[in-house]
Amino acid sequence: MGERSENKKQLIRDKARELFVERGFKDITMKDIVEACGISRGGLYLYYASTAEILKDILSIDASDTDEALAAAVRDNASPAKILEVFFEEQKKELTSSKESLYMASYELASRKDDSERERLKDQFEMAARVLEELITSGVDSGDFYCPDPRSAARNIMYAIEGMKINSAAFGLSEKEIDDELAFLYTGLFYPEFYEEEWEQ
Amino acid sequence: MGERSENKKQLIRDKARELFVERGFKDITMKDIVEACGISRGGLYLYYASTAEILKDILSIDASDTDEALAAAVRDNASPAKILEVFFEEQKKELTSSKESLYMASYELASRKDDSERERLKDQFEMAARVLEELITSGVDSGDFYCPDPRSAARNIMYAIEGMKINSAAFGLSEKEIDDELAFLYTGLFYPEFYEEEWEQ
Amino acid sequence: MGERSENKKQLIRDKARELFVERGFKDITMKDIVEACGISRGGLYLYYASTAEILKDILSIDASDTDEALAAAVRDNASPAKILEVFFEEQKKELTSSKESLYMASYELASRKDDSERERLKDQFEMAARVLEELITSGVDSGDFYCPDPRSAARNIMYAIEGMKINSAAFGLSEKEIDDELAFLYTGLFYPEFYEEEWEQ
Amino acid sequence: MGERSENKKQLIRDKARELFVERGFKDITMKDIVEACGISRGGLYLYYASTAEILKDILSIDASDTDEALAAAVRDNASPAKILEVFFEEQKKELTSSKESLYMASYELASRKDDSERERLKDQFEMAARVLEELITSGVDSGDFYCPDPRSAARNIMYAIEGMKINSAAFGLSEKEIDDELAFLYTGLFYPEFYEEEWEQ
DNA sequence: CATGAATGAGAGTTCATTCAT
DNA sequence: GATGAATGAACTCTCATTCAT
Repeated sequence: MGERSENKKQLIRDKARELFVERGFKDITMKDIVEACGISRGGLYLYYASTAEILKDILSIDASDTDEALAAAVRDNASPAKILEVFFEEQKKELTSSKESLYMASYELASRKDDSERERLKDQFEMAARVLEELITSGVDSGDFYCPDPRSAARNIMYAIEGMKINSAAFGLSEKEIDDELAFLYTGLFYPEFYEEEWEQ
Repeated sequence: MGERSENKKQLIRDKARELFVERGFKDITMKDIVEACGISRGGLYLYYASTAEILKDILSIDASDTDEALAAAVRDNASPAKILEVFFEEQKKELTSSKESLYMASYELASRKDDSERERLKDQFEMAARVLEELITSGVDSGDFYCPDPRSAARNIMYAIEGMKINSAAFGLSEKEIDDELAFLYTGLFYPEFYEEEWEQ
Repeated sequence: MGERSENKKQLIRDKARELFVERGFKDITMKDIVEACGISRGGLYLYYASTAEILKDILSIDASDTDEALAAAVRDNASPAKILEVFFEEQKKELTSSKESLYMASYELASRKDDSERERLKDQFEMAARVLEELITSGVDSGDFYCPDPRSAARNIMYAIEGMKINSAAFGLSEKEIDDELAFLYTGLFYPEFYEEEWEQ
Repeated sequence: MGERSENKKQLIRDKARELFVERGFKDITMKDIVEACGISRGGLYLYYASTAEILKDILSIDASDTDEALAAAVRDNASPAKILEVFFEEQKKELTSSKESLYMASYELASRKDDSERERLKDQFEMAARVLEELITSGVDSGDFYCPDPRSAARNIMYAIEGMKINSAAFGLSEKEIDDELAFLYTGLFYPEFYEEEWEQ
């Protein structure tokens, strides 16, 4: 498959993404995609055999891209606090652009009884939770963070972000709502000096 | 609409619920429901005009039922801590039975661009968040809870539960995972005596 | 399935038969049949799921009908010679009307690798061959026929008729060709008195 | 058309033959053949415009080959009995290898209303029947055979072989079944000395 | 109220055929 | 000669929806 072919696949993914973002996974038909791309009915089948195949391809390419910023921070030997900052920035980017998000589509894909996408989603969640936990642990070790239970904290953060994503996809969240919650999660990891002050009175 | 009619609608809702739980919203057809109910094709249309109408009816009836336990606790003038306990128990029930949940179906319904379901979902979330916030606030006032920011805490709880629900629906969560996170959320609202001890050294 | 339904199925079989006779099995599409019947696209599927199903139904109904004349002759305790006469008359009828025959269509159906129709055709051939053999044997016993090897004679008759049928279906046989061959087969079963005369000179 | 071209056509015929033998004529597509040959989609059209054209080419080349053994026997001035033996041997070869036969495919091709293949098949049958008739006649003249009606005998043999071929292609015949019938046809052409003996008692 | 036959729109999919390279 | 991407026609099959009974 040559460069031309890859360009065509890219076109298909781009147009299909718009449709998936707009209307989720299950409502999109091969015909919709054909029409969005301005190609022929049979032409689409030269590249993808089903809408599921297209969405999976999009998601797996996205997945490779997503972690890039974080990976860069890690490569730079940034401090845990810095890396966490990057992590939250990435999440905010995703959440605020979630009018363009594939979140619902990907969950619809996963909800199909027989689909391997379930596995992928679970793995992705577990991986992210574990990375976050390690990050917090190393932040605790370095004295940057206060956190008596990194595992629970990490998973709480993941669940909350997951919850925001679905809400964002389903009915929208204002930037303020997103900021407030992310700030709450972020600052929760630092020493609660205010307690000290309060108690010391 | 007579009693007989209402019985028939109930039958339709019951059978349709099973289908929605099993396969989400968008994959279910009027034909599926007709077959599940063992009624005639035309017969279904005497009661419901579309699968969306059926699901909305189910969801709105569920909504009336759901808050019953909580409302009872409030009616009994239970303490905020007690009411919160009931709230978390209800959430756990929902989460552990989520193989039978309409969660995905309801989000699929909401993901349709033109649907009023979006509004309903948002309202429901906001309402729950506000109730929870008030509960926490009153708990802080009564000295039961420690919480410097009830609004953020309430929303964090809501997001995290939302995140667990979607994960649970998409790929399943173990009872332990659910318990751990709910405990984390619940105990986070109580006085962190351990801080005191630590600081006082 | 009521009487109305059966009428509709009959209509479908009648129209489909014309098409199968005309163009064989594999060239006929559900669409062709729909158009020939003047019914709606989806309507046909209420009665038959595939062209193969339609053809099989036609063939099995035909099979019930076909043996009727023969069975009647047997019921009447006719002599073997009489029954054989009926048999050949039936064959001639089939062969001369073979512009309306499903012969090719049925072989096309059977030629599909996975089809149970193969079994049916083989069984039908074997059954007919065995009946014919018994008939000849009983004719020999009764002194009507001369035949040193009823089994081979029976099978030879079957093969020859089979060969005429396929030729008839593929490129047509004149009535004379049919008569000549049937006469050859038929008279071959009687005493060759002429030999006697010849040899005795 | 150069040698290279002829090689390519040969390749196409070889691969297409396998497909036709396996699945008959009508089920084979240009795409199937392209894939079996490992050539390009457009490439096939440089040589053949349709599956019918390919099959006709195969059949006509086969036809030239087929009669070679017989022709050789004739060239050698073999006796009618010898030539007939060769003829039956050839038929047996064809019948026993009929898993690799184009018989069904060729009849499917002929069953298409407008096709000249019908003509070819008829001509081929008539030609063979006439040759066989002449052979028998000359055998009678030479005293090798006994046959009061060479024309009918020849056609009977042809029909029976035709019948075996179609049965063989449709549902298979055992080697014994083939041998028995061929022996029946063959020995039927010789003097029935046994009659003599019987009568002379 | 209830039935289920009937319709027809529309999605999926496959291929013969063409054509620029 | 050869390639294979592209097109578009054709076919299969499914359902939402209607309507006569």
